[in-house]
Amino acid sequence: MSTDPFDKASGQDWPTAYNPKETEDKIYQLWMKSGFFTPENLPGDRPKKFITCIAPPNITGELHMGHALENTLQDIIVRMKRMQGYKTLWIPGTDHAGIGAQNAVEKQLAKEGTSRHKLGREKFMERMWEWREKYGHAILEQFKKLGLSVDWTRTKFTMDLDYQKAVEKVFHHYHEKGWIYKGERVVNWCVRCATAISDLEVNYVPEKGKLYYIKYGPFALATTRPETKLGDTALAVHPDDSRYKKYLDQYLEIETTDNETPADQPAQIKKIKIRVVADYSVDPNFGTGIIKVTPAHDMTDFEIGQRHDLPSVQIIDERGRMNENAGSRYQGLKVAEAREKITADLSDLGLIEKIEDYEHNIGRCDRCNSDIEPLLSKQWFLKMKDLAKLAMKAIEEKQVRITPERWIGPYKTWLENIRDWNISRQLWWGHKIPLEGEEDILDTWFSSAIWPLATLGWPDMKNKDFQEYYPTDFITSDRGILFLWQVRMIFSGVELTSQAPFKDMYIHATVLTKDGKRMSKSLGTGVNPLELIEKYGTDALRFGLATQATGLQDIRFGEDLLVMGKKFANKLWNIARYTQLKLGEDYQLGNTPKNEMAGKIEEVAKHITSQIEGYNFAEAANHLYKFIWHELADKYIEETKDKDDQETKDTLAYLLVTSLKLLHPFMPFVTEEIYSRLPWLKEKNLLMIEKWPV
RNA sequence: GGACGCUUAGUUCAGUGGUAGAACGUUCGAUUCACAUUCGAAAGGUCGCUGGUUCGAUCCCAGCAGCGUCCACCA
Repeated sequence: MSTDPFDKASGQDWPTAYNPKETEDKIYQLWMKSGFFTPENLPGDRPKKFITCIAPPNITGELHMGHALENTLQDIIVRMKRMQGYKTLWIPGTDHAGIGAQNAVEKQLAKEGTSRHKLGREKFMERMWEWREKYGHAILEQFKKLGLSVDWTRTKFTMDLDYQKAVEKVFHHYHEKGWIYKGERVVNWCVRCATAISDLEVNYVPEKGKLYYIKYGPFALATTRPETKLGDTALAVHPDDSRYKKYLDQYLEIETTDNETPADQPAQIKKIKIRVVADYSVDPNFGTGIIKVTPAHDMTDFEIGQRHDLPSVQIIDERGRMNENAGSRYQGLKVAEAREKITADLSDLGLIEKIEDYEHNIGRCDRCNSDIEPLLSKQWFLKMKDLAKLAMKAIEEKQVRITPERWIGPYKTWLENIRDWNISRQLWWGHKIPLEGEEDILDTWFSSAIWPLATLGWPDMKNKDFQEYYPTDFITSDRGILFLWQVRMIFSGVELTSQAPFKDMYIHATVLTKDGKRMSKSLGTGVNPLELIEKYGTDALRFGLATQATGLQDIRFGEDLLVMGKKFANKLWNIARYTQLKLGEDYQLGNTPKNEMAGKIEEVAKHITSQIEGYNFAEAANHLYKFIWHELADKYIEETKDKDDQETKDTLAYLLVTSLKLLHPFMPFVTEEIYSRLPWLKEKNLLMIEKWPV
């Protein structure tokens, strides 16, 4: 039916517009079927290897722009390396995401009018595994939409049986070294999640509160949390503060509210004795320069307590309510209620000097946004001193190279100020602490920390994969998890295998909204990459992101980029279509041309290669765009339209094929599709394994 | 409080020690010839502010301002 000469020349239907929807899934299936994502299946002798480490997405996750950017960049490098003749391996997988996944299922249960406690542990765990079956692989399916060339035969989950064994091995390793201990410390306690969380999982948000000046014997002191006064075991001042020198190490008698007066009766005075200690952590310029010390409910106060051997009195329980130590008058009240009640009592007793408006930072749970209650709690800790040294050395000796280099500073600063890692969580979903009689779960990052090892068969160091593919060459991620994940992978790798788990670590840009705000589903500022793929095609998304990925500047995401990408894919399609017509049905590929245009594209190829190797994705993408559109299409094709000689044809063919190869890492689908349509290429492979033109 | 990054056309961003570029948008023109997801052309910027170095600064240095991010968390 078609009389289109293009169809005739190419031997197949070749519409005037590129249609990603008809191409992408089909091409991905072709790649899967080829087996070339698995390094052992790659043709030829490949002495050089290139292994990349993925950031496994959470099973709670949905593809977001960060994933799209991160994995696109990684895929660009992997695809180029594969074409350069490297034996390439990139393992996909998912993370069980302890607290995040548990919260997701708990939310679901709440909708059903039940809870994990009502279900019981066993039933709840069944629900967790159901969740993981249903949603766990959904995000990996979405990675296929992105065109990622990952080895699906090696897909890993952080709670696979072998992975669990690896985690246990790590725990025992540290335990035997004496680096793991159980200690009572003030930890960040999420009242809603009912678990301790790490410092890194606390977000501090500014909030308008009050600063209460409370009379304490001979002086007044300022606090934002009058209710914690029930747990005070000392007062503290700066050692050099002359105002309070005469009170140092004295026990002062002060008047306060009697916490045993029944709640329905007016407040009454009680006299207590309290010690004044000198501590350098006190800022003499805050408030009146004297502070109350509540070792059980404040990190700093806990440390002061340790230094001065102060008792700790816990007055708030794990549900965020005042406990028996708070006295019968306040017991059972929520923290906020207790604050109100005690303020009223103090006021009635004339013990409040003044109340000021005060803006300060309140800790919130990163996962559920509830207030954090610092609580004294028994937790497992991992000593960080030696591990931090290893991580420091790895960077200083360039076992791991960080790009851009400006991240070296924050990396070191973090290690210099590191505290022991609280590795226990009061959750049900995750890796159990592998000791007799222990009920707690390990922090999800404890298992993430060994991802590059465990995915390659560690702790079996004789394992073929481990032998051949460890350590990996390259990892890229967002700066947001530099400390949560990257640093921990580095010291884990060095400690457990004597080798850093990757050689190059690239911190990529963060995708922001057009207004420069963080993209977040909960804020409603997120953009769904799948919808963009639906609208513009994967290649357009990938190319659009790549053209903005400078590594220095965050990306303010607008769809303009994708419009450009989509047009470019179509332009390429039509350049190929034109070339096909020009060459005609009977074209036989001649010699590789040696002329100006051939020279030019060879220069382009060199430039692109070095730019990708230096992680200048934007420069590489833009340069390619400019050459293909404005040199090849606008100039060369226009100028040779009336020519019909063999050299012109050979040059066109050469330019097209070389362009397809160079563009393949950025736009894998359209390039592969076009490549498959060129009948004059004999003995061709899939483009994804053709030889890189440098 | 500490650190880092950014500030260039209407918008999103490149870029260079010798008075600036792209994409998208806008305006005008073209159309049986690969592509209207096109082609040609145009308009549009005292390169955040103030000083300094320099023959010369958008680019180097200092200070300031605004925006953003990370770390700390001061009660």
